[in-house]
Amino acid sequence: MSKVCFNSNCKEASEKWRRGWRCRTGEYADLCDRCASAYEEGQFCEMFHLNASGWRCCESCGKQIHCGCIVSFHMFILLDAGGIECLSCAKNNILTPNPAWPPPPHFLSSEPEKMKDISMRDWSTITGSGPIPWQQAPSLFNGSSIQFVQPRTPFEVDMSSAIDRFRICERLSTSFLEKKEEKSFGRLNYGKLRSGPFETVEDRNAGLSKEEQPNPSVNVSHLRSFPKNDSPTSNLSSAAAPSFRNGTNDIDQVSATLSQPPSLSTLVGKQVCSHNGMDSSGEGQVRNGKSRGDGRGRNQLLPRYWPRITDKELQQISSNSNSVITPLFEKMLSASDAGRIGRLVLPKKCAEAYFPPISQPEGLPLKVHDLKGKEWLFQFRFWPNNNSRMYVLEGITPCIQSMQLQAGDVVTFSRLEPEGKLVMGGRKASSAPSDQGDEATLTGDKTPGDDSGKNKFGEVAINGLVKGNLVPASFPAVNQATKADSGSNRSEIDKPSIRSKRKNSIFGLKSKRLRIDNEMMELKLTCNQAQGIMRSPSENVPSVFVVEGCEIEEFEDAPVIGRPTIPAIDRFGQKSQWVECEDCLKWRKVPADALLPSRWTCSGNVWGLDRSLCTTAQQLATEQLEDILSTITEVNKKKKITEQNSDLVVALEGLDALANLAIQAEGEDLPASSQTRTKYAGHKLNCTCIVCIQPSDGNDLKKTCDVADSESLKHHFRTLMERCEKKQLAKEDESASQKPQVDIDTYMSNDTGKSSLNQEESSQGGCLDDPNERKTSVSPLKGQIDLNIQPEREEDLSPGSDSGAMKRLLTDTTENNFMQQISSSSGVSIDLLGKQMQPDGIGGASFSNCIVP
DNA sequence: ACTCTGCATGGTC
DNA sequence: TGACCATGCAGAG
Repeated sequence: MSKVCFNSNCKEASEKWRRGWRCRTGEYADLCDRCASAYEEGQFCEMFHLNASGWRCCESCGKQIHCGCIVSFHMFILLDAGGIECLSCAKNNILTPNPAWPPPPHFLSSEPEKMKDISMRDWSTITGSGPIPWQQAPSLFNGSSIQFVQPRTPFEVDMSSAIDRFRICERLSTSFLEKKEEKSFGRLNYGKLRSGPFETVEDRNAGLSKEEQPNPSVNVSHLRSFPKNDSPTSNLSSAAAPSFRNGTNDIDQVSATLSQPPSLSTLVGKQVCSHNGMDSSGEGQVRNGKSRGDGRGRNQLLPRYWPRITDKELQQISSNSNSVITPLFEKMLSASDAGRIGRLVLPKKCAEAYFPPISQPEGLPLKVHDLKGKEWLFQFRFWPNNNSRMYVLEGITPCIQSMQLQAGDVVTFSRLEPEGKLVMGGRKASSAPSDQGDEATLTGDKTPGDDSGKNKFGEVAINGLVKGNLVPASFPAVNQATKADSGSNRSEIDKPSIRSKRKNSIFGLKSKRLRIDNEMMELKLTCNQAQGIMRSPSENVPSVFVVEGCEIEEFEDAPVIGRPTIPAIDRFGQKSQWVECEDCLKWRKVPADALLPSRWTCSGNVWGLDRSLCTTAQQLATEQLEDILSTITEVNKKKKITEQNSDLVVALEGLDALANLAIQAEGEDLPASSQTRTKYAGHKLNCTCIVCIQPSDGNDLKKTCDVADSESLKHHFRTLMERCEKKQLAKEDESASQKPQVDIDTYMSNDTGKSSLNQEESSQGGCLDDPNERKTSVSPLKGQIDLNIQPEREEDLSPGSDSGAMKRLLTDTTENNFMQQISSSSGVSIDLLGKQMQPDGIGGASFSNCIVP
C-alpha cells in the first residue's frame, strides 16, 4: 500500500516505508527510503531543515545541530550552563541524552535489543534509590543484559571522565561543566572508568523508560565477571566481598579470596571503578547466616561515605600495577578515630558491604595496604550496639600516624583488583578534593610539604575575556544552590565536614569556609573585568547619592552577569557591541543594549540571524577588528599609564564574602564571622550589601545599617575612603620610589591572571590553609582591593591596599555602576558560586558590561 | 595510676 | 522514630 513519506518536505509516495523518529503520539514517522536513510545517517535536518530555525552549535566542537526539531532531538544534550553539546562530545563528557524519547535507531546501532534487556526493574534498582557498592551492580544485570558490552552505543557513556564530572556535579553547580574542564576531567585518563550510573545519571534519566535509558555504562569487566545465573549472593561474593561469604576468619584465606580473576577492564588498562550513586539491588544478602537484607534493602551509603579518591591517590595506588581500582568508601576521622585508642569506627554499611563478614565480635584480622604499598594489619571487628553492630578497625593508630592524619582528615578505602588488596589512603582536611589532582594525598611516608593542597584553578579565574570555567571545578558550596530535588544527596557530599563538626569543633565550621577559601583563591577578577561581566539589571533605576564628590548609583537588585563585550559606535553613530563567540572565536556585532549570557556563541545571535552560525563569516575582517581592538588596547594602555599607581586591579578577595554567601546559600551554619554579616537589623535575609559582607567586629555601624538606607552605605564608604586616604599618604611616602609589584598590563593581558596570582600565592606559602592567617596576610596581589574590606577594621586593610586605587575604584564605580555591583553583590555571588553566570540576563542594560577601554 | 576493652549513651540525621 | 555513630565510661588488666 502506497504511503506518503512523513517528511513534509518530501511527501514522496512509496510502498516501502521505513521507520523514522518517534512522534509525540508514540508512533513512528514513516519515511521513504531516502528520508529514512538521511534520518538514520543523522543527515535529515541538514537535508530538509537547513533553512529552518533552531540550529545551534555544539558548545564543544561547534557542530551545528538542529535543536529545534524532533528529528535531531537525540543528537544533542542540553548543557546545564546553557547551550548544547552534540552527542559525541556529550559522550566524552558523560552527559546523558535528553530524557524524553528514545533515540533513533541509528543511535542504537546494533544494540537496541540488548538495551532492552535491561529491565525496568534493573534500571530502577540501578538508578532508583541511591548509592550502593558498585560491585553489586552486576547482580542487577542478571540476564542477557550483561552481555551488551560492545560495541558501545552512542549512549554508552565513557565513564573515564564520569567520576570526576559527577563528583564535580555533586559539589558544584553543573552549570560549569564545560569542555574547558577537560583538564581536570582528563586526569583519570589512565583509568578508563566505567561504572554504574551515578546519582546524577539517575537524576538525568529519571522518568525514562527502559528503552529510553541510555546504556548505563556498566563496567565491562564486572559484567563479564558475573555469569548471568549468578545468584545475588554469589554476585556479592564475587564482587562486593569476593569471598567473604565464607565468613572465614582465616586471614590468609581472606587475603587469598579477595583475589578475583583478571577482569576485562584490566586488559584495557587501569581502571577506576566507583560505586558512587549505585544502588542496591534490594536483594537480600546473607552473610554468616545473618540476614543482610535489612541493610541491603536500604543499603545506600550515605554520600558522605562516597569515595572521593583523588587522582593522585589513584595514581599512587595504581602506579605499580594494572589493577582496577575500586574506591570503596571514605570516612572523615572523628576525634575518637584519630585518638590514641586506635579504633576507627567504620560506617556500618560500608563495613558490611566491603569488608569481610564477621559473625563474632572478635572479628578478624584484615590486611590493608597504604598508598605506598606498606601493609598494615588491623583487627576488623564489631560491638553489639542497640541491636545492631558497631564496626571498628582496631590498631589503626600507627597507620594513621604514618599518614599524619588527624581528626577531620579523611581516610579512603579502595580495593585493587584482581589482587583484591584493600588500600587505605588518607586525605588532609585542608586539602579538599580539588579535581585538579594536586591536593594532599597522604601516603605512608608523607612529607610535611605534601599538604600543599592548594587548588590551582589556573583556568578558572573570572575574566570576562577569558574562555574557561568561571568556577573552580571543586566547589562544595555551589551545588547547594542548585540542589533542587536531586540535590538532597548532593548536598550531603559536603556534610562530612559539617557533620563531624558537631562534636569536633577543632575543625569546625571554618573547615568548609576554608575549603571554599581554597577553592576560591583563583576566582579573582579585576575591577574592569568585574565590571565587564556585571551590569545592572535592566529597567532598574538606581538611586544616586554622592559620597565625597563621587556619585554613587545604588541599585536594589543584584546585577546581572553577562558576557563582556566591546562597545562600538558605527559610522552612523549607532551604538553597538562586539562580542566574541565562545566557540568559533568570531566577533559578532550585537545591539548596544544586548545583555549577553556569560557563555555566548553565534547561535545566540538573535539580532543577526545571518551571523548566527559559527560557520558564517565575521562581519568585519579580522584586520579591521584587530584595528579596533588594538585601538582600544592603546587607549587602554594610555589610560593605564596615567593611572600607573592606581593599582586598579581588584582581586576580589571580596570573594571571601562570596564564599560566605555560598555557604549562606546552603542554608548551613556560617562561621561566626560570617553569620554576623547578614544579621544586621533591618536587613533582608541573606542581605549581602557592602556593609553586611564585612567581617563582623561588633561595630554598631553594621547593626544599624539598612540596605534601604544608603546613609550607612555612604558612611561606610566615607570611612573607607578616609582610611584609604590615610593609607595612601603613608604609602606614598614609603613607596615613592617603589613601583607597583604587579604590572597591571601583564596581569590584564594574562588570560586568567593566573600566573601572577599563582606566583604571588605560592609566595604566600600555605597560609591559605589557614583562614586566620589568610585574613591578615598580604593580599596576593599588591594593590588589590579587597571588597570585603572593612574600614572600621584597621587590621583588615590589606597592606597592599591602595587608597588611590580605592578612590579611583569608587570613581570608576560611579561610572560603571560598580556601586550597584557591590551593593548587590549577593546576587552575583550566589550566581557565581551557586549556579553560573547569569546565562540569560534579561533586558537591556547600559554599557556597564562592556569592556571599557 | 594508667591503658585497654567492651558497652552504653545520647546527638544527629 | 529508628538507625547510626561519636564519644563517654566503667571495669578489667
